[in-house]
Amino acid sequence: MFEPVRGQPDFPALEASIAAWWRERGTYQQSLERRRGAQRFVFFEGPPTANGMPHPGHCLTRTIKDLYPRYRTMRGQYCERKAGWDTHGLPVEVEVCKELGIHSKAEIEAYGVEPFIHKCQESVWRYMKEWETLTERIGFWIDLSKAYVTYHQSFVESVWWALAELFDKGLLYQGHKIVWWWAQGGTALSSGEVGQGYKEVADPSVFVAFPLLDAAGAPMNRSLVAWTTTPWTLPSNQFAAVKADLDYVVLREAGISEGPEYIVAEPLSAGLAEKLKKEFEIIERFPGSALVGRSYQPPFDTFRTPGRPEAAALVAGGSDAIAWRVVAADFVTTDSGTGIVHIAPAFGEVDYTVLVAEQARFAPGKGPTLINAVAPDGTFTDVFGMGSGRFVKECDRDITRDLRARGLLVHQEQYVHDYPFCWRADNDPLIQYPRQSWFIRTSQFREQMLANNARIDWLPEHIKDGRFGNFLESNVDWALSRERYWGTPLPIWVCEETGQAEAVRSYADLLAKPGMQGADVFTKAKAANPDLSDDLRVHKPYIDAVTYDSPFAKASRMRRVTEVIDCWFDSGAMPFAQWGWPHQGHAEFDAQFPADFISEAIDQTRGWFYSQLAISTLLFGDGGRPYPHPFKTCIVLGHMLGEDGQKMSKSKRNYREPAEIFDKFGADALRWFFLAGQAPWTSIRYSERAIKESIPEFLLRLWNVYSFFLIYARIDGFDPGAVLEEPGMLEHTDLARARGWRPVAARGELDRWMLSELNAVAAAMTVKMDAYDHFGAAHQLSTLVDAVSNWFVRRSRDRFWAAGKADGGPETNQEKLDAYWTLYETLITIAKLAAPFVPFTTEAIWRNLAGSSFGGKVAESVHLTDFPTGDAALVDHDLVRRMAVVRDVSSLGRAARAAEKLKVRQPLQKVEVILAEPRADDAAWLISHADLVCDELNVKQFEVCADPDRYITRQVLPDLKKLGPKLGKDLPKARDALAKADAAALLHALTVHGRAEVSLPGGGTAVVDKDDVLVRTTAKPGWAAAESGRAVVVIAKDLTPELIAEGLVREVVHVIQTQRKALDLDFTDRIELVFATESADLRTALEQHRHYIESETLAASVHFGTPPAGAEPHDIDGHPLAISITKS
RNA sequence: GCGCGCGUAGCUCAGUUGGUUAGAGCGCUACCCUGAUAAGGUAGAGGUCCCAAGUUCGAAUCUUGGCGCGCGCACCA
Repeated sequence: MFEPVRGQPDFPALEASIAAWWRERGTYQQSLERRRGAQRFVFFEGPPTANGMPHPGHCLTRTIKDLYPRYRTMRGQYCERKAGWDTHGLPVEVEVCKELGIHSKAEIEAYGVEPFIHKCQESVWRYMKEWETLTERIGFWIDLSKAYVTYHQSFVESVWWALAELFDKGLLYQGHKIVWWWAQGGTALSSGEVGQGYKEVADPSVFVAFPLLDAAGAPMNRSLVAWTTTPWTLPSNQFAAVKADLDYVVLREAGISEGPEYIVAEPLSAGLAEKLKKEFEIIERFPGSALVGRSYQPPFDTFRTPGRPEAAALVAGGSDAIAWRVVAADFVTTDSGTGIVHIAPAFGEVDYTVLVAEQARFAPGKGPTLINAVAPDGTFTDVFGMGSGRFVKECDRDITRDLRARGLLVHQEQYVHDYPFCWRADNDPLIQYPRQSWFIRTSQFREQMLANNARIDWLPEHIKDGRFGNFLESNVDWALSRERYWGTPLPIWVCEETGQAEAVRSYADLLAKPGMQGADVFTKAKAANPDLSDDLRVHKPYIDAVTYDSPFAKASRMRRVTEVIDCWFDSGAMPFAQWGWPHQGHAEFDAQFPADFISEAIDQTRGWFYSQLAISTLLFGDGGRPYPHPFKTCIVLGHMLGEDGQKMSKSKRNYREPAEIFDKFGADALRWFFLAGQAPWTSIRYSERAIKESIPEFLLRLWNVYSFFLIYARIDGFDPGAVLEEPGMLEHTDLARARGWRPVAARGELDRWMLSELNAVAAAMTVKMDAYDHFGAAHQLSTLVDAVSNWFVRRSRDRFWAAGKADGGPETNQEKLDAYWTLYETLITIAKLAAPFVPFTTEAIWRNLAGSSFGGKVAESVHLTDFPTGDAALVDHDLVRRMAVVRDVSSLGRAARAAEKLKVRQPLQKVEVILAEPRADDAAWLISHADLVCDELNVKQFEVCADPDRYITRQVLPDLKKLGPKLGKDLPKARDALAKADAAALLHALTVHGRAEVSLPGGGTAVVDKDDVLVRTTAKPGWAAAESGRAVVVIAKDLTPELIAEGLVREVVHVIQTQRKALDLDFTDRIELVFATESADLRTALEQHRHYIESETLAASVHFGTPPAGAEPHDIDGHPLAISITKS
């Protein structure tokens, strides 16, 4: 027997008990066990950072990540779900620094790298509990106990293997490049990290005069005007660049013959004049090429000795000034500035290329060397005394002031632009800085990455060629190394003497190196502190202590480089590193690569999506592994925004903690909100109201049907377990074995209709879910539940309330039993269909409907059943269509009434329907359902109209979709012709001949087939009618005295029922009624229908007279009535 | 600046390869039900489909150009 349930379920409490039960029963493990050996569905968990709090956005990701594996498992696939945690990197270090109250690298070193690393490792798990709680609470089934962790030795060693592969192939190299440099943190950042830190800021924008030098090396009155937004780079100026084929002009303030002369690009001269609010005259004009080679005086003599420029020999013969000379460069544009570009090779990528090109012109060793007045910590060195020891950006003001004092500042203003800051310390501006750094040659694999990408199924599709494709197109080499502490150490050991390097693939390889020393540093530390994690042996500082004999030079040692790597490489390596492959885990890797499905939010395009694709393409691209890898399908989720449509942020408090949502509304409500609310890639606005509303919209509606079923099943003794010995999976064929079960064909029409809808929806949902369209599938499901609740249950009430039992005993009412079986099968099937979406609620329903009745004979969890794919044999398409017509007719009838202000309580004589597409059998079918329609619409009589022309006009319309291609430009004419034609004659011709000829206005004819036209039926004015595409419904609005009387009575009954409720009467309580009215009509009506009133209101007696004082006066359609109600 | 996405009812969003009367949920109004009941149901009102031009017999849908919002990119010296 089923357990009773509350009508008002407490979903959060229900979910908590289900979650506990899953844990206790190991239901997830069971679901895997059931599919062992089946075709795999491979899922990769993109590792969340274990060092931050989860927010509602993570709930979305985790819901999607749960949905498809659950679905595929129910569909028969084996889907292991291995959790993972991202544990390395800057976020962790920054957090630890905050805790220690320190910021700079020097402070970390002073604190000690060893204790710092320990702190990092401890800090990683700070929010672990929150994450695990969230994961379980939202119903994300994933194996947390076997989670991969990026700092674990096995993971690190896999990454080492990957890096060694790249190194051996020459794809991992050290380069001297201009990188985005986080000075306070002392490390370079990858383009991905830089991209996350752009902020709009106002920087000083200065126009600076670079006086040209005369032959003697003395500054002239004529200056180049250069523009920069980074004044602090001026002390390191090395060249000035112009565009050779661009026109330059010499400007002088009008009317001041001795005034200073400024050289700027001609197209920008007017702009400069405007800024300076001065009138200039052009005193000379020449192409940029005329300036090339000229020497100038740099703004600061940081690196220069004043006087005649120092020159050196060129490769091509002759000589040239080494620096502070005008060069030609193509990248000079007239978009902004002056057309003269200040070149400081230390602080700009293009600037650096100028230096490299210049160096090539000079004899080896004679050319310009890089000049740089800034130390790695972002402060000026002593060579620039004015700013020595101060952070460069803080010196902008002093530099500008100094330039002005020396008459070199032409103009100054504020310039608003986006500038990168450190993504983890967002008050630290990044600077471009020359640095030795390790790079992966990803740009060499651009084509392969694009080819791989082309085979991936992206959802939404535009990611492929849009955002992600573009990102790949503009690929630059991956700046891999970080001069930091908490990360995977770069496994490269360098010969002290020769500088030659080699990569190490595993810790064991390292220990086996000849002359290995230093491994004992960790052993000793461990002995002193037994709690020390063994995984730290492959981390700084311990790993740095390990050295070995150089194979490159005798008596020389190999020492590890100091860097760790970008933590994005860790996560990108997870497809193999999660198994420790290739050092171990071969079977797992072979079976679990590539992934069928991954999903993360859009911000991972440049993050995890890219790091995975890049690493996989570089490592496995040539290995004959067919693209795509390492993932085949990727759902890119939109970002979740706060309540105000802005980015979620803790400081704005525009969202709630997930735990709060779960406690208030429950996980299923949130899941349904995510899955059914919008396409997953639209950016979704956090809305407490919307989450709340997702409960009545789906969960509560389903629950109400379920609860309705339970109430009556218990009353009538319907218990499948008592009549079915082998329940199997409670599929249709299983239920067929039950005693008292009748084949669907033998059941009533409503039952056949319900099962048709059920199976049609199951089939449609399967198609959609296979195509990763859960949004569409959820819509189907929602419509189905609506059909059960609002049509099947409503129209079946009579059967459930009819006399007799449903227990298979002698009192059994077979039609009632049919209704139970139909509703039971429907609910059981819906539980399965909805299980991947709302796993908790469906589990509760399953455990009662299946578990309570069958005990251990049936799967104990809905998640251990097969997903219903729909039985086509049970779908009666004609019936589905016709039932839709009945529902439509009912709606139209109500609409017609509403238009005439004839409330449903007022009975009417007749309703007539005209079908737009007259199919003889549909009409007959409809007529046979007259009772149903009469009941729904409260009318006495229902007919399919015999004389439609009385009420409606028919119009023959072209089916544009079909005729358009046929007729082309003649279409409008044909449409006019059809509109003017005699519809009846036309229809006749079409019916008889299957085609008709219409003459077009302006000559010519067109032949239309029966299938080329549609018939629109329109109600004639003057009738109480409503129309849809399917039918016109006309109601008789004339009221007879009898009908009016009935209407009055129903009105009175309604008033009494409302009173009963107001009096808080139980629905079994009987009452005494006393009426008093001065209206003879009303009194007559009431007396006439006394019996009806008694039965409807459970009145033991009805009297007319003087009701006791306090009886409420009512107005019944204009008739006064006082009613007294007393409990018998 | 370049790129991607979005712009549809008061709100949140659907809208399939261009096709006739552009939909849903919520909210609102009216009504119904009162044996699922602090629920449930039905109907109605509400739309310059951001603007403009173009392609087409026909555009919410395709093209181009604007405007607005979000995001991404980065030689902005």
